[in-house]
Amino acid sequence: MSEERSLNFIEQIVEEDIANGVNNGRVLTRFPPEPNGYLHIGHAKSIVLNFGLAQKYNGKTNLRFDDTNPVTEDTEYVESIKNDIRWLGFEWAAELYASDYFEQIYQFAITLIKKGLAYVEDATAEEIAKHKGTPTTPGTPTPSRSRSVEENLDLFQRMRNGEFKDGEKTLRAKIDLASPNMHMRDPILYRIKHAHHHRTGDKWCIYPMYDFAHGQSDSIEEITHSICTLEFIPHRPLYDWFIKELEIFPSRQYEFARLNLNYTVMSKRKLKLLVEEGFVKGWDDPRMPTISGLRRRGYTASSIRELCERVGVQKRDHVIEIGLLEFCIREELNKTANRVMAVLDPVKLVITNYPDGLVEELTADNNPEDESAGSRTLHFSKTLYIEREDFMENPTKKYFRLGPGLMVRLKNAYIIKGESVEKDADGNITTIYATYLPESKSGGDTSGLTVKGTIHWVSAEHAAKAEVRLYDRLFTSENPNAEEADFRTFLNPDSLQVIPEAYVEPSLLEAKVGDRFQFLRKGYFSVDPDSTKDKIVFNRTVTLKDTWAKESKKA
RNA sequence: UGCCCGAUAGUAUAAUGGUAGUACGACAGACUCUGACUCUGUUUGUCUUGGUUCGAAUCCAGGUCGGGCAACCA
Repeated sequence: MSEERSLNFIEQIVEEDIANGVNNGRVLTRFPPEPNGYLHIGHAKSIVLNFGLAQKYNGKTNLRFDDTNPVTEDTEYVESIKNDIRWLGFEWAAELYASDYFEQIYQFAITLIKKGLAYVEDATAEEIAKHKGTPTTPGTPTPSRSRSVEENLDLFQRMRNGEFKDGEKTLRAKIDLASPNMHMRDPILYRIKHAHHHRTGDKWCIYPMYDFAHGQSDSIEEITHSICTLEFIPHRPLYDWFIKELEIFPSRQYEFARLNLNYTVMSKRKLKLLVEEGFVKGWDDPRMPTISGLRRRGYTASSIRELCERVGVQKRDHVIEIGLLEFCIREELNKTANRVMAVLDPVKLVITNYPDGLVEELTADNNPEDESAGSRTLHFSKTLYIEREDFMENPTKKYFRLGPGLMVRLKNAYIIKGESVEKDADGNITTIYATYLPESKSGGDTSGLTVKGTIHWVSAEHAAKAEVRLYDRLFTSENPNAEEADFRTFLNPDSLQVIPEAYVEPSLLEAKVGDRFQFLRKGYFSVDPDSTKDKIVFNRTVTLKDTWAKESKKA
């Protein structure tokens, strides 16, 4: 299937470059995160693209941390990023840091100063902004712009020496204050930050801006294809200007549209806010679109890769429906997840004509989609739990489940017929009474009856208890970013529903963290790391498709 | 009213001057010891106006609409 897939525009460029002998056919990409947050599914698209390109064209991919802003960065993020990339199934050729190049980048700045192409600026941020003009009016030079090379050299050295306070001076490129491209209007190259860096410690008090570090880092590593997102298109002329003036390796930048998903947000800043303000329980909260969140939720790396492949690579903005991600994980788990029975909202069912005290052992297939998954033994007895929603006292005409006089199949067991109910003072059903057909046993059914519905159950005496966490979309708005109000006002108050005591097959007590199951008719679930010896916790990864829910909503 | 990028069914994606296809979704049906899976069928699309051409989603020009750019963030 994928071999028939047509080339995306970046693959086309790479193939042309190889055909034309550009860089002797060498392909070296890089994935360049800033260690200031956890990776999300949007990063997965970039990872799959960059690493995938290298794999496909016999190249390599570097992992380079763009750590040029010491105040936002942390080693915790470095570790999580490395962990997430590996989990997604990729390994980098080299682990590198922009901060490794600080001395070299400093020398690049000296080179520009000596060429009369950079100057030390005295103006404040506000003054610089004012002098920059607007997109429709050209900027005007500040007095600093006319400094001599010698003075600039001296001042820049003194910036490095720590003689100035934060914000007191900057180094700017001297390009074109009238450029229609705002990024070419003498952009800032260096700023003063007396801050501790997660790798270089207190060695530096001046740090290069992203624009003066990213492209140069690519050149230093001799990256052939530097792939980034659309918003950096207007930066490209600046990078090309540096390449020309510094006479360094000409990495070429190509831009693609970032991945957006509906009903969530994809900015690290916003995700960080959700974590810090306690709207979620951490970066790996299963409701988060982070790699770690999706992993904990039960998503597989291959399902995330599959989404990235299906979405493709192009230059137009898009918003992917969350349903496509859900399709990807269902498609995989349908083939691989063992089926088990779990009753999430239990009601007691007594089979009045079943012998007291009898326990039968029944056989159940683990996965109808995979014969090699084998089978397991189930215990059946007189008193069971079934799902409350699988009984209706006054059933509608298309209701294929249990009700007074209605027959259903208990999965892997018998056909039963609803007889009567017992209620509490509030009118809630506390017990359902039914009779069973002894000759309808699964595997040896001689009853000749066919029933429309099959429901799941667990034996009351044998059931184990488990905590089950049901997740729904994090936001109520399809695009919280596009709304007028703050994105946090669209948080879904029902995004997490905890069921403290669901009844599950006892075999599940042996499940390990990360194991995935299909709870028959309820969805795919995986074991959460919060599980202990005494209490196992399941996360609902995704529901099964539910045409009945849709049907009943219509009515 | 500057510069840059983009526009194909509801969503996403293909067709690279030669039959507008695919996936997800929706709808209808078949099957079913999961109202799942699987299978079948249906529906809906080239932003607009001109031009080039035997032929345009594709090339050109104007327009419209959407997005980005004026951080000592990346």
